[in-house]
Amino acid sequence: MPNLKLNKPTESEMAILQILWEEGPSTVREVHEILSGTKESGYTTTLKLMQIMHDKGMLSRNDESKTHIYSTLIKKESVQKQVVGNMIKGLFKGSSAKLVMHALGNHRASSEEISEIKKYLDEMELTEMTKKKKNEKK
Amino acid sequence: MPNLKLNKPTESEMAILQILWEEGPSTVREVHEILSGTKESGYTTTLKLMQIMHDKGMLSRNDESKTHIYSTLIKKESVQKQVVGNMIKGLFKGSSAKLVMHALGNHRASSEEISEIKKYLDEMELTEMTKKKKNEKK
DNA sequence: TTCGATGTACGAAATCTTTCGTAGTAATGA
DNA sequence: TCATTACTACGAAAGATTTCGTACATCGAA
Repeated sequence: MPNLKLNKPTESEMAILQILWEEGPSTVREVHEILSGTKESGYTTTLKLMQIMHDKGMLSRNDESKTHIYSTLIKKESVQKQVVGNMIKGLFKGSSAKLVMHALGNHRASSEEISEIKKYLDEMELTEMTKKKKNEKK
Repeated sequence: MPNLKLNKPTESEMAILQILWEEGPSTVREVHEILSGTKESGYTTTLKLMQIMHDKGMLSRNDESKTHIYSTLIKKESVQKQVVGNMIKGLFKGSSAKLVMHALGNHRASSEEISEIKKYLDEMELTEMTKKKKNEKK
């Protein structure tokens, strides 16, 4: 039976989750193949890892055919949110702006992306203003 | 003698580094006190952790007086860079813009911060344009 | 049908991290 | 001086994570 408590994924588990997010439902072999690109390790290691993740309730699997197909049950968004949140809290003193500028400074974005971000910021400012107006009216 | 290879800090090590970045050079007692705010654990645990970090070359210490004073040897910036980089690569498909919008979406920034970011983006666009011009001239 | 390739299951070793107990030492004050 | 307190040092247990070997099942081709 699946373990109830949903612990933070370990590092190896993260690697596997990322592959499944990217590739969609996959077999152990497929995941292992990709993993091998980055990291030396045996097939049964990947297998065991994915079995453990399944036990923990992180992955579901379809075992109708001999070769099982695994899918992630963890939402990418929730992990993103958690990781980004921790980072802002721990490494950037709670300032998302600090993180943002750090990220942009070290990982140059294309000019399309830059204008997309600016548009996004404009929207944020707008909704901020309307909120203020509403409050003033009260 | 200090260990040469500089491995990625573990989670407990990160907690200690963050305290030292925040507080500056500190004694084990001081670090432990702060740590205790968040997390139950004995004094000697913190001591041992910091001794290990010292062995690994992550921390330096002044042991002129009986009570040693530890300082971090790891640059906050380098860890920020590393962590942000991994995150962009692994969780945001290499797009810093994705991370940026995610961060802003979940951790609202003040309007001062927003305009600071916009200024920053303008500058980025400018340097981007001058670069292009130079290339055209060639 | 037999062999080899490809799977799963799973125990247990190896490794890494965290935690703590105990021993010993210097400083402090009664 | 002697007890108490606050330290460091460090081995070793406890816990967590990762790795792998081995056993066994299934499938398909010779």
